[in-house]
Amino acid sequence: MCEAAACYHFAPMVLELHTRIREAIRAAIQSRWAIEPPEIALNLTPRVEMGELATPVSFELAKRLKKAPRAAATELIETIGTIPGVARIEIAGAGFINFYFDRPALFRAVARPSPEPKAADGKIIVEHTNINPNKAAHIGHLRNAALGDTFVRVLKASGHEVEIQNYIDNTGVQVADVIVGFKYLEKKTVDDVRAITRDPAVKFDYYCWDLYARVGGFYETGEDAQKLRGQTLKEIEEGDNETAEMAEVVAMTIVGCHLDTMARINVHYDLLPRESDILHLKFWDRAFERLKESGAIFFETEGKNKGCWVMRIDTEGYDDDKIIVRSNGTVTYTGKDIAYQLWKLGLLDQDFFYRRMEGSHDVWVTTSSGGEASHPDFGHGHAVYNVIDVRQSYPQNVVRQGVAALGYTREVQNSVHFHYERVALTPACAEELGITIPPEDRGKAHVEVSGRKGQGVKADDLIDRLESLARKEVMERNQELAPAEADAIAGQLAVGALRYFLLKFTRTAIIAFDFKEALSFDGETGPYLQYAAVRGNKIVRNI
RNA sequence: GCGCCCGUAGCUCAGUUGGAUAGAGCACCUGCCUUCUAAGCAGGGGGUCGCAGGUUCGAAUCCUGCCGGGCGUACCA
Repeated sequence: MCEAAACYHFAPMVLELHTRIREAIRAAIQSRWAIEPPEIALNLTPRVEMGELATPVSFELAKRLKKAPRAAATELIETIGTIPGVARIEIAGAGFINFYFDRPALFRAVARPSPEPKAADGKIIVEHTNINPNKAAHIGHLRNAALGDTFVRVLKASGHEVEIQNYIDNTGVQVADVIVGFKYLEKKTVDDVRAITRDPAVKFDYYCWDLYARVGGFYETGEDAQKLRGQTLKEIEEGDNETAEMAEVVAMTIVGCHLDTMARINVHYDLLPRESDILHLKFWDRAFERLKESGAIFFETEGKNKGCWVMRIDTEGYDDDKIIVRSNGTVTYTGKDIAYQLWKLGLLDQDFFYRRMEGSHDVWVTTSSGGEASHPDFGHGHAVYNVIDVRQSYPQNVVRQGVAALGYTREVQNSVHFHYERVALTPACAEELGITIPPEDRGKAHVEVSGRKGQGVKADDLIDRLESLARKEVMERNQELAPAEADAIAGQLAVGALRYFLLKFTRTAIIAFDFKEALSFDGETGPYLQYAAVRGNKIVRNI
């Protein structure tokens, strides 16, 4: 139990000790045998009674020196002598060398912790969340935000300058779909839509969630419906018309909902770059020109992609050309993302205008004109991390290839697709939500749900459930607690439970979401860690 | 077809980049609230690391070939 506290307080000293031990081994090898030392691996021992750290370096030495591993280890220990901070060094097993820390010395060192290391390698931009602003956030988006935000915290804790961006794809097909719903299914004007956004009885992102699902059905009614989609998208991209105005209202209202949702789990952003501004400020036009000049993209005159600007893909496993500009002249997300990526890396000699987000959110938003004269210095990151679902690996590679084609090979190496797998549902969980599962899927570990059909777990619903569960538990265990205090604790527990649940799996594993497991406060969970941290701190304080 | 990911205890997952007896949580069994500590602790049973070869002092980990599952290969992102 003390380990949580111990790690926190002793980490700098222990790291220093690692380095000292490595150096001592290296120096000993050089002085004794006059050979270039191999990589010195330091591992934890199987049991702490065997010392804190161990190295298998004698096996490598045995090979090079044609000696028995134990003999090499004996000679090495002899040569090392003593290391400050290490009480004793012993040989173990077939030739492992075990190091026993001088624990009293470590305790004394805690009294004067070493200063925070500061890395000075430029700003790191982390882009995460990036939810299509056309419906409520769902459980998968929470995984993205939890991963991204935790990554940011790790970077900051290790001394990096970080800028958090949440990209707003407000001119994409998905927004167009909801606008089609408002305009053609519900026959609503911009003012009608505005009225809905102001109606306190309506949760606007939930409203659009359902509407979006209905539009999916509408498209299946025929080609005319499909045409409305293309036309709507075009109107949104062009701007200066009622459709674009409606898209602006819808998208920005939903962005507000998303920010509210993410604030509930303590996730915040520095800047919301908007796709519409990339278009209106002609970032795309500039990138387009340069892509054409460099020959990275070309105009297709025949075949199925006739009339499109396409990129020839050099990623293995992908044979077809990738369409960057559609035959009707609209730009794909991938195209706009190339321009955005160039801007993030400081490779575009253009900049946005910036204003503060309206309402209660402390965040900056890009804009196409005006803005505030004084604003933080955004963009031109030394490295860029894009936290995006693994299914978007292909378009992400296209973006990288586009940037590389303009000659920015170093920058491409500093552009990372921080990919992760999606969140699916267990069949039991899906049935619990009233989603009908095809019989052949019943036995599967997880089932995919379709946002297009309005299926899935909404983020706010999940957080609500967690909070009420936590409140119940807190009140049961601490009956003397004031209601306000109980609520505060319940909130922290709910957030801890959720964030830990979303992080405890490897990034590349699909999470099979299940209410029972996510809502559990027992065992390996966030609440357990919170409890451990509180108790650990108490111990340190008592010492 | 091609590319990527996954396969470890009944279930859900770790496994520190090739190291010592493969570990946690859940579930099951035993014991513990006069304690800094019970959202917890101590202990127990439970394994063909998908299969087969190979590399070497040593392989869950690296290589090759299979088997099973998923994803991608859109004028969606």
